[in-house]
Amino acid sequence: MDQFIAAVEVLRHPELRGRPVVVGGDGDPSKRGVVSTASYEAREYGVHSGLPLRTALRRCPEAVFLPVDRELYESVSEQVMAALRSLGVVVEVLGWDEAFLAVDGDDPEATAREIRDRVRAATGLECTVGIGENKLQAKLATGFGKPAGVFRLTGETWFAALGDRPTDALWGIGAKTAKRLRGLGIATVGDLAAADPGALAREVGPMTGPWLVRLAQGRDGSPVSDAPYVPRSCGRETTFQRDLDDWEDVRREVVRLARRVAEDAALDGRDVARVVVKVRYVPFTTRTHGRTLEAPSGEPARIEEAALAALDRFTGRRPVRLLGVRAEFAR
DNA sequence: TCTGGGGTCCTAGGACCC
DNA sequence: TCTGGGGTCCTAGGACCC
Repeated sequence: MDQFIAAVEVLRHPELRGRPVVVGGDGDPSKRGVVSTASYEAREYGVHSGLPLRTALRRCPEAVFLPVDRELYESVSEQVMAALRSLGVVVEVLGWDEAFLAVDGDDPEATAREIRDRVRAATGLECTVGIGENKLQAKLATGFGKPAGVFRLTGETWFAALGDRPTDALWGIGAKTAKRLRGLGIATVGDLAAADPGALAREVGPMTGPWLVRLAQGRDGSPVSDAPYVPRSCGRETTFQRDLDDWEDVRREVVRLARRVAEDAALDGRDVARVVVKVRYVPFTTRTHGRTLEAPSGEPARIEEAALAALDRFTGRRPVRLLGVRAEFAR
């Protein structure tokens, strides 16, 4: 989907069409929070996902700032996915606003246009369709097709499109890995595709090294799967508007988070095997400690107990800006 | 005028066992 | 009076993605 969250907001506030719209946090850009999605008009000002809201306000004071409305996006996402499934093909959902479709046929561009028509008819929203011989190629192709377009990548065209791009153009390579690779003399996708998997394995790990090379070659053997998604964990975390310096408050907040996590786990009907507590100290150092339950349990009291035991393993009593509690489910 | 919240997966080191 | 090799599991941290 193109600028999904911002587009959904414009759909219900039509008067905002054509204006810079920034969705993030509780909609107050003077508070701690980041941009979830900026409309294309706002992106002109250098506002993008992940940017602190306060910075976004500075860059684009005339933007309309709106709070995140998860439930709305989830319901529109459902409509989008239903429209995709109406094509009668295998649909693998990837987050709110993306999906892979496994399609056979000799005119993929025509199918892509059909997909765009169905999504627009069902929701009034625009999307981009990337076509590839595998999920990796299709995913990268989508970036080239935005906004509201269709783009096709194949094994033949892969290097013409991506060979000279920096490695972080790839899906799975971020700023850290790109920098690390540059240190090894690997700057572009082409460089990485020609690297020795064994040598890279010694540098970055036995699985990661060879995987990076396959990635750069545009190779991906993973199937498009519509198997129901089974979460491995669920968690809650909060960045406090004001740092917590009293550890009695920290303890109280961990209990609160643990109870919410226990509720979520119960709604999913899952037993919890382990609880991990996350503490982000001021200014931004993050630490985690966990506690494995004696036996998997869905009991809120056991989960809360484990969270407090994990919290006890933190020795630093410095001021805290974020607390999180995550429950890992029994397999 | 800093840096959200929801996740997943991989790595490395240590404990432990035979 | 010096310390192999193979394996598994657990834990914390890092990187990445939407």
